[in-house]
Amino acid sequence: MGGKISINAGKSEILDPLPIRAPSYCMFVINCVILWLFHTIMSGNPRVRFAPSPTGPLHIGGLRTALYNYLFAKKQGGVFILRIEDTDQTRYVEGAEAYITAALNWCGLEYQEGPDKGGEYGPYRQSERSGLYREYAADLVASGHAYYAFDTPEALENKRADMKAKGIPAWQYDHRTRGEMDNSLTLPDDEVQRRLAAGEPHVIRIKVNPDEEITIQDQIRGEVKVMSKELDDKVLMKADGLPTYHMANVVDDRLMRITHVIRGEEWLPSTPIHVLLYKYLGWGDEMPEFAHLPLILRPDGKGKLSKRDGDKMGFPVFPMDWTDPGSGELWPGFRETGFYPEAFVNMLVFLGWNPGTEQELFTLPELVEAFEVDRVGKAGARFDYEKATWFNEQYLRDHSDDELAGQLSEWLSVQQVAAGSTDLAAVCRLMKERVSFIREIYESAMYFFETPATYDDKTVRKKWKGRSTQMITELLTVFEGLEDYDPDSLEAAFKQYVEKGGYGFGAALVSLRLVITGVGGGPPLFDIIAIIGKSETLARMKKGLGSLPRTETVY
RNA sequence: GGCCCCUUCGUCUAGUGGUUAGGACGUCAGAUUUUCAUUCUGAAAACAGGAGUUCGAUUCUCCUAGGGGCUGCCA
Repeated sequence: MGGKISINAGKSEILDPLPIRAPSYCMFVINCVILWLFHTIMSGNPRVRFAPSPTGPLHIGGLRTALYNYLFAKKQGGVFILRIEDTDQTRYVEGAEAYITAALNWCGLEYQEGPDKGGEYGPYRQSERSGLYREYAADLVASGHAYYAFDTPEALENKRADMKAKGIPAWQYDHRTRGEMDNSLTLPDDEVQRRLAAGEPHVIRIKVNPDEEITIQDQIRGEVKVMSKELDDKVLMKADGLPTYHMANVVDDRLMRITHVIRGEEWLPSTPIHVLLYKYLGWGDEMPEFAHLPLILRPDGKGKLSKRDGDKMGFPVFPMDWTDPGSGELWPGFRETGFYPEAFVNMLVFLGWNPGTEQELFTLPELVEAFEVDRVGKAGARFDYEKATWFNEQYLRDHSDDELAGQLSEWLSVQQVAAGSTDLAAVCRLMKERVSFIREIYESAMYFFETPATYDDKTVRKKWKGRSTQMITELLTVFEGLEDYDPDSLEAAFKQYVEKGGYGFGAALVSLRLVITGVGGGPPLFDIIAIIGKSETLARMKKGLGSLPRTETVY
């Protein structure tokens, strides 16, 4: 690397945070101490990055990767970095980056360095770093580890088709085939120079040395060995001058001093290429540690979870709502479905990791404390929406009635439902053990807010019979004369009436519940009546008598 | 096809060379509850298969099967 510093002065600034310029022995010693301190601090302070591509909304798999990176960094007192990998201009989606940062923010995954926060290793958008990659790619060509290739995409496609026709389905651009292709290895030097000077479209490919056994030390999978002769000469720089993932990733991870690469398992097959790149670039000794996370699978286990799956199976796969800027299509998010970010994160962390104890509910700080990469599993985890719901239920019940009332009030105003003078805290107290989401309080108990418009068919059929009409008629008088509308007084009055009239308590109660709420189940009825109040109660009884069929008195 | 990864109840998982293989979600049953729900109690439910190593394998090794990923000038 010494040679590199003099050649690439610009790069050396980034590469050597504390360049040693020792005019005296004293300065030398001081510098050594500083360097030692620096290394000590660095070795105890990992730097990890979450590096999504802004090609659409982040889905839960990506978010879990971010979460694990975050937890790992925080646990070790390290730095969590957001880097935007926007090197594919054709797939760039407007708003995707904003969505990514908003999603991280919603989940409480704060990063210390990123495109909108800056940091000493910026810029953090790859599209703003393109000059960097070109330099390193040129170095690679100069050192013989990469070469220019002029084969057009069409030519490659034809080649593949040809080979397939000849019974070779797995043709790849590699050490066996590069000699018959249109590149700087096969073309005479002057021809290559002429083409480059003429601006002929070309890519730069890595020249994989076929005689190596590459060993990846993976924190989750252990040792993974791959023979380099199986690898293909991956494109490093595309014809548009931008790097591919492989090139950009390795260069940036090095320049940003990334110590641990924690990413999805889909990257495991290309990790040998990355290892080779580190070596070819002269960074073999500074390679980060790798940890490849298991994938999140579809609930039916058929493949990894993709954005269409949620749609088909009726649950969100995105943290927040996303409207596709092209099609206008709306993709539902966990947030809008009613999930608390805490519950969402808690659910997510357990998809592939566990603390080894029986504790299931964790706050983010608790997760930071408990998280260990060693405890991340190897096998893909199927996403289970029922369990996700259960987590939300737990968090919902953890809130006080007043907190819940505030959330309900907010939701009601968004839905433009007038709560009037309804005691929302009381409603929440009665409903919190019966729902998984705030919205369900309204959805399953609209009767707190409005007079029932319809009456549940099944309940009417099964319970609205015998002396129901007569009973409600008589009860109307009883309730009209009642002054105290608290649950106890109501219940006492009701009991007294029921006993006197010889009604069955349970049956009578269901009939009353039906006219008051329109449904057959719910919280204790007299608590409901106490909340909706006298005039509304009487009105509903009258309406019920008018709307429901008259039942015959049967003995 | 090739390469790589993976495999404990339906699902998420704990676990150890000798365990009644533990927990959670879900399911079912019972109790409590004026209904629904909650809560409580209980039940059913797993080491993919085959060899080998070993006194003994769910645990270690190999093979097979199954699943997944990658195989783009996408990431």
